[in-house]
Amino acid sequence: MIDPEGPVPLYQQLAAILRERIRDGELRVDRPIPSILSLQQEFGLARGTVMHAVEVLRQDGLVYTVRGKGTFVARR
Amino acid sequence: MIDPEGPVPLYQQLAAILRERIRDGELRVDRPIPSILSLQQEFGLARGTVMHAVEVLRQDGLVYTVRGKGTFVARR
DNA sequence: GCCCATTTGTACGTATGTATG
DNA sequence: GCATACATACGTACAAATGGG
Repeated sequence: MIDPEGPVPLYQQLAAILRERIRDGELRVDRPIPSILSLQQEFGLARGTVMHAVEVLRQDGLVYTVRGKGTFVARR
Repeated sequence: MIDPEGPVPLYQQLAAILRERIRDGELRVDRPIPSILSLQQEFGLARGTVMHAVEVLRQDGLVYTVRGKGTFVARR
């Protein structure tokens, strides 16, 4: 999971975990990834930290976000 | 009323106000408390902040919510 | 059954303040 | 000073349930 003691920033650790889940097909194209709130609860992180991780994935083109609906795995 | 400058979070201040109104019988059992929108307007708060306050009361067992209808004072 | 207003629920975007290293 | 992280707060948008006409 996530190691709060380690040297890697938490938002980067979370981004890496989500990247894996996408690569492994656990999160599928055009299907939503878990919401900010549920990720927040699942990993015990603050909202801003989760947002930060999702922003990273968005900049990587791995996901796209529809406001008011959710964040989805991008086709590529 | 509510003190935006004070150290107490706004949602906690609002929760305290509603708790008083219930305790004082101003809001009665099985009668609805004001809607999110009207509380929002009455206190000049954002929707999320009001929702947060109501969640607190719900967890305290002071109110129960029926989606699409409203939030009501619990019997106890 | 259908539209519409009201109300709650969920979700994202952004901003600010505080604390830590 | 800066990056990271948390908590709070505002604003907006979409979804679901209720009830009236």
